[in-house]
Amino acid sequence: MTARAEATRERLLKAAKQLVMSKGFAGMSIDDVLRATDLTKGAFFHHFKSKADLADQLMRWYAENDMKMFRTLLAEAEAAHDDPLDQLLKFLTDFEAYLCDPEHPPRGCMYALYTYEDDHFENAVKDFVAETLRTWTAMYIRKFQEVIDRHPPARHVSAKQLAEMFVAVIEGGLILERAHKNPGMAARQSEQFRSYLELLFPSAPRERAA
Amino acid sequence: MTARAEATRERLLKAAKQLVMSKGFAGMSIDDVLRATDLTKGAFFHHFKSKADLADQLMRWYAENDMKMFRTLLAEAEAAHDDPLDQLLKFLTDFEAYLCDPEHPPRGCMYALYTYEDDHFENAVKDFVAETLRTWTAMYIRKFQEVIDRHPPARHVSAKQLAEMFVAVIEGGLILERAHKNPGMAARQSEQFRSYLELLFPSAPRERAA
DNA sequence: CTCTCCATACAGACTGGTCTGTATATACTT
DNA sequence: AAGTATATACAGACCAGTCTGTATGGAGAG
Repeated sequence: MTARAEATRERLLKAAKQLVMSKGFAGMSIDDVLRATDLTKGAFFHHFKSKADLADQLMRWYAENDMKMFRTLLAEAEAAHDDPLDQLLKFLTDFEAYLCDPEHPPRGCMYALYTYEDDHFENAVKDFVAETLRTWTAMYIRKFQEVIDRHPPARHVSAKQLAEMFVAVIEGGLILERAHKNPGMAARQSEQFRSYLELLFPSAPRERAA
Repeated sequence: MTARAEATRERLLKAAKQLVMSKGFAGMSIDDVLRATDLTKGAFFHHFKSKADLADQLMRWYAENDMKMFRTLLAEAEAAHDDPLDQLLKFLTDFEAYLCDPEHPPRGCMYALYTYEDDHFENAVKDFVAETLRTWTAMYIRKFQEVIDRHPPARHVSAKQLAEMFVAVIEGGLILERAHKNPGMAARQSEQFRSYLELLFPSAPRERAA
């Protein structure tokens, strides 16, 4: 694949992402994507062998970018602090900043979207979404476990519960954000979640207050 | 509208609800609904003047049933306890039971679904969804305010924040539930939220422990 | 009580248009 | 020249919505 072809593929994927986020996958037609990119059927079917294939590739592409971003945020947080709780709280605040950044306006989560259109996707795609969410969650579980090991929680709680709650809170926040056309609601949910963590782990070091 | 006609209308709405929940609105065709109900175009267009009209009526019908359920749960909780926190906790546990009830299998929330298909709906419908969510949230805000007034929270928090967090947690839980095909994840989120509440309001009466 | 008449409720063929996907031609690159 | 990348034209399925027609139930007249 030449550089030009790769660029075309990206253009198609980017446009598809935007459209999917606002109309859903079934609601988006291939022609919509072509209109948005000023390309034609030939280009599309050269890169994707069907609309279902687009669904698949789009999700993989999205997940890859998404995951990269999260890993970066986490790595930065780990570099900045020693204590896992400090790391986590920095990660959360950085993530909140990202959520509020007007640079990234297609607010919403494509996993959630695919999940709500279920029947239209092949099992491979659905499994991939589930798998990705699992990986995502696992990342948080590891970190929460470190926190729990270091700081006795004020109330019995498992790393898995906390990890899942964080994912849920963000997904839910994004829905509220969309429904109310009120950017920032997802970030507020993350804040609220931090509040919960601070109650759970009162013995944490004060370094992060600085 | 005769009783028979009303029954037909309900049949159409029920089938549409099921289908929408599994394929999304754009992904569902009118013919899908007709196949599911063994009715015909004539019947459909007698009751709905267009597919958009179905979207509208379906949402209103759904919201009505939904709201009725929540109001009932809340009323029961208020009848069972004097303390607002006890009422709230009972409401949450009852709601968790409902979420786990295999009788109600179309897991998911239609507000979330509509939200993620945005562009396909008229403003009237979108506004209605936002309005309904607002009403829903307002119900919780009132109750949380009573709790805060009675029990000093361990950490500053507003009733609105808590209400929105609950809605977010449930919406997010439903997404996880769908993605992982794991019923019960939404209920577990509600549990986790209760855990937060119990940390927030440690001075609560012990009545609820009984 | 019963016959007539009409509104309501539904059936199902049909239309115009949109959708995905294919076939083929053309341009670019090396 | 050869393979890759994109354009264009088109086939055929499907979809929302329309139109004409039919069954049914109830109100009013006799």
